[in-house]
Amino acid sequence: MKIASWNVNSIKARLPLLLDWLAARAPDIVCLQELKCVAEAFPAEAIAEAGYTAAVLGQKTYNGVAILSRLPMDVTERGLPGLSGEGADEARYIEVLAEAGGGLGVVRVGSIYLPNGNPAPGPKYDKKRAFFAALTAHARTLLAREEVLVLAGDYNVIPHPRDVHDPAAWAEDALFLPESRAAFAGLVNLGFTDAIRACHAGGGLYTFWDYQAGAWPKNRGIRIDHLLLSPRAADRLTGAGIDRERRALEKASDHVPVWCTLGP
DNA sequence: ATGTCGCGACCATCGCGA
Repeated sequence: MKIASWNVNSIKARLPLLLDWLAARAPDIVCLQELKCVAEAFPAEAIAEAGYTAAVLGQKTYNGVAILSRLPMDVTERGLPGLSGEGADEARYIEVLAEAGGGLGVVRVGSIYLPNGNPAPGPKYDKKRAFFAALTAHARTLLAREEVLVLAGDYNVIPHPRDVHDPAAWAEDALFLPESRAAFAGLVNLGFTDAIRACHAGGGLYTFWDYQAGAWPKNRGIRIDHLLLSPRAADRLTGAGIDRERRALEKASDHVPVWCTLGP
């Protein structure tokens, strides 16, 4: 089965490209981020016609996450458990249990839109820090269940210098600060596998290119969209990739889809 | 050197977030 994640930067603006991509790449489960719309306005009918049911946590103008599935699923969380204070009401986490069948059984999937955190330091970075703390605690709880688990989304963290075109240019950015990278590493080190890294070595693997300053034509990208696999999911990992060609299309999102495949 | 997009709002340019 194929599990993907895509920050679409407005579901309404991206619907034609989303439907085109679903038909072309046929993922079984898709984590979406930055819907920028309320649940009532989510284009559930068009997505149903493509063969997917949708679990949606919406928000007006900002944020918004969803999980699309061709398999039966139940929502297990709307919002990140344990998150309180500033930003706790933002739509940044939704989680489901999906029935994969075959040799895979039940799969738990979380769709994550982690706060950007800029400018750092400041209240926005504090929000990123708090989200990481709650996510790490929740992930620890989930790992104890020993399920096939995939936590996928826009983590807004560049894990390593090889994941950015120009590390020096990003040195002061909240996405690449040592504290941000340490928080991401701390989460991964609970026992997760970074699916893209497990399948591909080397640098130049990017998932985001800014709309500004010709970032795409100059290939000034960063890798911030990640699929984190529990040990039982990692045991089944058969492939992973980045649908980079989607960045070249008219009306493209600034992020491209990332995906992994799990065998039976 | 510069270069963007999407949303929503005092409705048509601007502030915000990214």
